[in-house]
Amino acid sequence: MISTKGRYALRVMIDLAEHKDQGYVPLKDIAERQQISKKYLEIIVRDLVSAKLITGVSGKRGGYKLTRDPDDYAVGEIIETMEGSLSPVACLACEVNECPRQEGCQTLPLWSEYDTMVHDFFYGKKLVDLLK
Amino acid sequence: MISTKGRYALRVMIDLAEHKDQGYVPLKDIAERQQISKKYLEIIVRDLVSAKLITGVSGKRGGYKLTRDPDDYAVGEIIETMEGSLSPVACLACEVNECPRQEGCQTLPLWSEYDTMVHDFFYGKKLVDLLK
DNA sequence: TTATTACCTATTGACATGGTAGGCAAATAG
DNA sequence: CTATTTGCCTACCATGTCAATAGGTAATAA
Repeated sequence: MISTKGRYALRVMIDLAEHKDQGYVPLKDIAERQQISKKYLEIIVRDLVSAKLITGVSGKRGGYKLTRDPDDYAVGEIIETMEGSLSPVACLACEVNECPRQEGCQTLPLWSEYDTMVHDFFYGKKLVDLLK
Repeated sequence: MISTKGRYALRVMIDLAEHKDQGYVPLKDIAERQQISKKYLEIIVRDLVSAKLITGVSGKRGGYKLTRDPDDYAVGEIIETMEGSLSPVACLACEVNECPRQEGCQTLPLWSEYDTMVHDFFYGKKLVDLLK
């Protein structure tokens, strides 16, 4: 299951993409439009900022904006930023599979195939594809 | 992420499929072969039994066995039995989507497409496909 | 009748989820 | 220079899930 963090983050990114002509967009506006608690969104945008997907500026006329063009964001990288990893099983989430059962594991091929499918799906979708 | 319950359940089902000629298979044997705590497996097989995917018989020469042929189980139904739902987001997990934002939700089509893809993947795979 | 096996209830510690609360720091409009 | 706006930071909390463990009772066959 994709948690609220991942889903809200995607909605924030869409909102920023739709208002990218308006300079820095205050979180208050996003929270109101998206009907999400501003306090909770603070946690989410903090992660988006530290992943350099967006930038923030304090003070009057401050807010957030995208660091790239909307067609330059894969949906997968936004979700992975929030959820940690798209992998369906722990043994595929790390770089190296350390599972002692991996040779002869009868379920590993299934998880690998699934992993690839999910990865390709979310990295094939771009932020710009979600704009109306 | 697929939890250990779903993954272990799949391995139990595979184990039962591979030993389906030996009548009822005791959980002790499965636990030893699969290197999983028997106590923990008890929780898992209980769910499999109540979903009627397997049956159990007590006493000497008792154990568990499949209720159908291995080509008659979709991997998806095994996982869904343990995990509850394969749906990526809460609003798609129930029969009726009750989300007030669903009209005009810009992310819903993405989740729907993903949901369908995952569902088709896991229901396309059969238990027999996982046997060596 | 005894060993074997399933089946039942309860408990645990660790962690994740989905938030809330309050205050400090930076920047700018006036 | 000051007031206001806005981001940013730390801490806290209630609830639930995960991954087990523990100890017992009931059924069954040799």
